Amino acid sequence: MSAHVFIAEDEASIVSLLKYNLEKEGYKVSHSENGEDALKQIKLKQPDLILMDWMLPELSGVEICKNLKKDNKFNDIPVIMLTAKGEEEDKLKAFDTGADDYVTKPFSQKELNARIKSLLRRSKPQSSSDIVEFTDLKIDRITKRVYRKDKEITLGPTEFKLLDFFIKNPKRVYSREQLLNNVWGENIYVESRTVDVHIRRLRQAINIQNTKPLIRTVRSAGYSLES
Amino acid sequence: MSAHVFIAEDEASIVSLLKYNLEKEGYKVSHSENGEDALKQIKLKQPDLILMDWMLPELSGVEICKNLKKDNKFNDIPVIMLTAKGEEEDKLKAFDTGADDYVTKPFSQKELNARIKSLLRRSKPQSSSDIVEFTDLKIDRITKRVYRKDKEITLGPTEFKLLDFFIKNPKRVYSREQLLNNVWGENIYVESRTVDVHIRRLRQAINIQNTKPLIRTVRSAGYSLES
DNA sequence: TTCCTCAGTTAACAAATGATTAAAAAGGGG
DNA sequence: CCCCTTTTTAATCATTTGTTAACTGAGGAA
Repeated sequence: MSAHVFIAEDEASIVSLLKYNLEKEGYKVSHSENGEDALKQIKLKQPDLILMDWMLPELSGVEICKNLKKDNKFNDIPVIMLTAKGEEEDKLKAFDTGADDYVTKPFSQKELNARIKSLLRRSKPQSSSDIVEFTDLKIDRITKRVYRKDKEITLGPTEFKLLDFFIKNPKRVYSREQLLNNVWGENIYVESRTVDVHIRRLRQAINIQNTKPLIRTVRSAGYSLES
Repeated sequence: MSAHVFIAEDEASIVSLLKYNLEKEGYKVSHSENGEDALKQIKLKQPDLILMDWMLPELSGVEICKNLKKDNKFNDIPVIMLTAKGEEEDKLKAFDTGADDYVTKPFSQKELNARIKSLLRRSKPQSSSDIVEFTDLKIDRITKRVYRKDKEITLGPTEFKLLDFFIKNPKRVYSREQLLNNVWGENIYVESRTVDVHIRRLRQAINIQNTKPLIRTVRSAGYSLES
């Protein structure tokens, strides 16, 4: 099953170049040349990855990106920003809007392919199963709900992502570093102590009085989800 | 250590035939003849592979399979569906529920054995090299747990690293110097007596009353891990 | 064999490291 | 601008670590 790449770009020459190359790589490709339409199409088609021009008529790439990242249903579609400007400032702004990667025009097709591959690899396993259970924990990725012993639990977005990550590899110990990379994202810097705080909140939320706590602390190593 | 095969099947004649053959192959075998009980037992015993009848009283094989595949804790136990019907449609349905293989009754024991072997081989390596064993010691680098005779032992970080290092080359004698370099790090200075202290703590943790101690002192040379 | 010496063992403790927690500050969105 | 979530900060708590010093026991010399 090949991945579906969506291109939001108004320069026809670039579109055809990209399309040609991506189809040769075996991806299903569709595109749109104006921002408003792009957003509509993306929500309709739910592609596996988006290549987005920084500047677009009607609705800028930045706007689309922000819009997508706000919506739970689309916020884990990886977005690669394409831009003509190579300035550091824009790069930061791009990441800031939630873009997952950033490529400046003119770009090498080879590099772009590599980045696409890497992002797809990273996001694939997320689509493994929509409902995952581990002992008496159940998490529904579609409705973004979590249950413990069939009772619903409310979690903040970060706690949800954290638990979602833990549940993919229960019992495995992750360092704060690894958690930051996988839950927060590769190019985001926050204090590693922040992880502790979220671990605490997650613990508080999923724990049941007089029961063995589900999250284990491994001193000088990290945390893990235990049964 | 032999693999544990669980049989969920209500026809006694088939069960005894399977049991006889599988035990001859060296597997540990247990079984249940009704669906509800089977599910309970599987969750309890966590076998390495399941042979499951398509139709079962109480809870059908399909249901059990679906149930298991949803739960992270059990979803990589391979399941072989046993069925009387040889129709293609059922075969697809079986795979659809998450079964890993499919055998129609009557089946050749030889073929079944081959399939079991292949599935076990496939599921084993997932957890192999990150778990190291030496005699009755087992150390799991992923979950950061240590076991002696299948009983868990708690170690401090340094003791863990120390044991982890020893187990890479059992029976080899290391000087305090070497231990400091490899466990503590190249450019860290601590008294060499400190090694003794940690050796002691490690010994205390992993030793069993009235048993030959696992760590040998080699006077004026160092220490080694012995069987 | 006895005694002496030296290396290894052990226990106790102080210092350091790492985790938890609460509370304040900083963002972000509606 | 207000509310909610995230992040930072700092105090506190718990565990681990390294050190010291007294103790023990093996092995060699007399």
